[in-house]
Amino acid sequence: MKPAYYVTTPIYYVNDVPHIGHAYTTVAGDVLARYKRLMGHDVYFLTGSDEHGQKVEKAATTAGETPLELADRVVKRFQALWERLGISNTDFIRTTQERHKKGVTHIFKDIMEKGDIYLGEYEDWYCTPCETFWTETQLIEDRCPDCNRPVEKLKEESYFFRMSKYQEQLLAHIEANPDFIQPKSKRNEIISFVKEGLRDLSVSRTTFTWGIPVPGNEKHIIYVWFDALTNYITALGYPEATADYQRFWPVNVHLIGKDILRFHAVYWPTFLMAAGLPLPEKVFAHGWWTVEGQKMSKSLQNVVEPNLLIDKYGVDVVRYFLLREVPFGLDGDFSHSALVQRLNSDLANDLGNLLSRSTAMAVKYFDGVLPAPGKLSDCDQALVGKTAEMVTAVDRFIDEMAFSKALQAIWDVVSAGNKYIDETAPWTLAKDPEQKERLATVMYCLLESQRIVHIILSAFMPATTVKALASLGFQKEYSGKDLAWGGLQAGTTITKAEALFPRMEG
RNA sequence: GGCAGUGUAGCUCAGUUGGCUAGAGCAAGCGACUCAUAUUCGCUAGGUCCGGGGUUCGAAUCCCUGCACUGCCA
Repeated sequence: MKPAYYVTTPIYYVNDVPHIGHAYTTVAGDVLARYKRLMGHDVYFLTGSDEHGQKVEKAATTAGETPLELADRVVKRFQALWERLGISNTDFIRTTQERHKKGVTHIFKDIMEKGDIYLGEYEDWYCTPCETFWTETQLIEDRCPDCNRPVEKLKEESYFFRMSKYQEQLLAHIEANPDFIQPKSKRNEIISFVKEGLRDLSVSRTTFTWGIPVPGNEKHIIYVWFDALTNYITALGYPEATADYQRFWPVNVHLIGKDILRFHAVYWPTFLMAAGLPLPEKVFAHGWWTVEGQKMSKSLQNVVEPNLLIDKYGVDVVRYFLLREVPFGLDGDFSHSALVQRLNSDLANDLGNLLSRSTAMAVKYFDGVLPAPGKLSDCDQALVGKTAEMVTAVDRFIDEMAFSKALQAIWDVVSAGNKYIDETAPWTLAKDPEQKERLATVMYCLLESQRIVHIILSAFMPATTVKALASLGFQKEYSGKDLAWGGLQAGTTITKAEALFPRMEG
């Protein structure tokens, strides 16, 4: 039986406009999903939308529509973007779907019955204009820290989750599982946060109605994060013990942005503990993108619209840039000049040109019919070896979520290919009929190495792989087994590749 | 204010348990080739490894201190 692999992105809030940050997480998830599928895993790749809450309710009212109408309208923007980005998700969950509401209601009720959700009172300082609650300590000179206006003490009935009860259990789990929260810097932050003490968490609101009601007390709406986080199991069919649920839970990795780490590394695991369910294997918080050196913000109007990037540069260029430019987990800067630099240098000059010069020679020297290799020389063996090492290295880097390093490892082979041509100088061999067999061997090694490169690159740049393999005459369905040397058959038709990535003016 | 972390070539960064002349990619300069998307290949960086002090035969790597920046919490 195939091993199972479950990867998720957060569900995106329908009140947001899709930007580069959403695309980043989702592309990363897609690379994992495609890579694991390639390696023979049975993959469940989940993304979706978070559609409840006060902001959506309000935005809908302003727009003169129902919240669901708004969600229906906006969710299409996300789905259309994922389609364009080549995202291969197996499911798309919306928190307004019945399957989700059913599961949330169930787990809430279950925890309540076990005694870890109780009715209490929420007492805090409320700033009416900002519609925000503040704790005593957050106030600045007894005024709202945001607008500096006076606040009033407000008491509200609320359900609480007994999060404090799980402090030690959570801490023990984090310490026993060094990879549970990544990267390490974020893990440290969570450890110190938990050590400072967990308070019980308010998990219901009465100030709005757009959400899932608390079972048995409908004037309370379940807190949006409790609602949203549960998507990771409701998508699999929870509370039913469906085949998917049994196969895929616990999840291999939740990919998230660093801004929502606490919800995933503290709230969610303790909810699961209370419900008696297994914890995620890994929560990985990636960094933020700045844009041309500045923080992305609506007021600066510098929000990068992924659709425009795709229009301008192409899907695979965008996917490549996002994962290559910055180590996953660190912040990075998006700029057009950096993207064009990557495009010209890595994609056009190195990768694209290598295929183009290689296939051109195969056509020129062998009429496009791949010759069988003869005996391999040391330098051929070196290329074979490098290619094989790369496959091993990529596997390791992918498991570490080190996408950038995985791509660098692949580029080591691309670079080795370019050097190999220089060392073997096929144009010289071609002038001497006696060297025909040597030339055949060189051409074979050169093209075979690239076949493997492009198959492994299918996780990152699926559209490019299709083109590259077509010109290499490798048209069959492929899998991880095809990452082994020797897949290209003599006699295969090689056609000169079009420029995979035309250069652009910077 | 508390805790954690960062500061290495023009830029982005690697530098394991302290040890040969401190590395990579990109950018820049020079040279070579011509199969290729004017692409590729080779050579060239003499950088106070943030400042100061200390430990050591020896520190970018350990300790102390100062400065700058970042994150989490308050």
